[in-house]
Amino acid sequence: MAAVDAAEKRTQAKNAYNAFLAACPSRQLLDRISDRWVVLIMCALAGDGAGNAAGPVSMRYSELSRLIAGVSQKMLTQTLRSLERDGLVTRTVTPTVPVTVDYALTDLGLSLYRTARGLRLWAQDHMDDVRARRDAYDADR
Amino acid sequence: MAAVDAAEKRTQAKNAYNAFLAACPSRQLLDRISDRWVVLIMCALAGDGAGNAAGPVSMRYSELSRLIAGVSQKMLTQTLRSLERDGLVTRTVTPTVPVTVDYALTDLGLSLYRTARGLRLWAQDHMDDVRARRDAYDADR
DNA sequence: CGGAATCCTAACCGATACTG
DNA sequence: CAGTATCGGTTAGGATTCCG
Repeated sequence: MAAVDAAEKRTQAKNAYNAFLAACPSRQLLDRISDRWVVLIMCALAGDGAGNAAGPVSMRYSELSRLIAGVSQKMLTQTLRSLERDGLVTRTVTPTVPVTVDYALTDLGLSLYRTARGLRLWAQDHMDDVRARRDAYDADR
Repeated sequence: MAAVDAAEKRTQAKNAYNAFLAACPSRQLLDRISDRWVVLIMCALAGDGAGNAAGPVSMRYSELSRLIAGVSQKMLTQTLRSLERDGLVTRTVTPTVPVTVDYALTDLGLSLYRTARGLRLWAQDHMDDVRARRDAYDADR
């Protein structure tokens, strides 16, 4: 009995939220957040889109749509919904005519932004490096 | 003329590698790296998979395949190829019988790992928070 | 304005079989 | 062992139309 319990504990401690495991819930969460639109929306709502507002901002649906070029309204809505569901953004409806909807980061969303931001910046900062490596690779084929 | 040059300069400075722009090359790079397999492979090759090897490791194809549960050999190969092309990992073939192939992070890959790791850890660390928010959201529908 | 609903196709991706 | 090649299903995701 004691041996079984100990073994169980070890297994649990080892496996608790390990994204390397296919069945782990954190794997699904990783799937969700490693998405281009998620990263860009996070960055937008954190204020990275403005000149340098330096701080989280509240943005309307149409503002997001304009800032994040190329996103279809379907994907934008879909992504925002899942982010809202996961507690990463808030959705505020103001009953003007026509209606006004604002999105903003929650604290949880802000914490994700902190690392998502790195991804976007890395892409921008190392674009030239990657291009060079890519050209070199393609050269000898 | 001077006015035009100044305007051009401002535009270039503002737009140089801005992932918010659909046409920007860094957007495509962002698409590539915000991928579950990329994140997991980076973490694996950085040594996050081992107990705590604390440091980049070299791994064989089959080792990666075993560590990253659920990845199909097609996706693993495909992802590794693109990572190699982009200069993020090296592929070393040792002509034993049967052949041995090792993968390892480059310096560039290591720099990406530094931020990709955050994504995986965030997913693991905040799984419970997200679950709670998700349940709360689903409750009132 | 901020969506929801529908349709449709391109790609992703897994499963399988075969190879050096 | 470390792949390549092919096929087929699923789905992401765009375009369009309509609604409160």
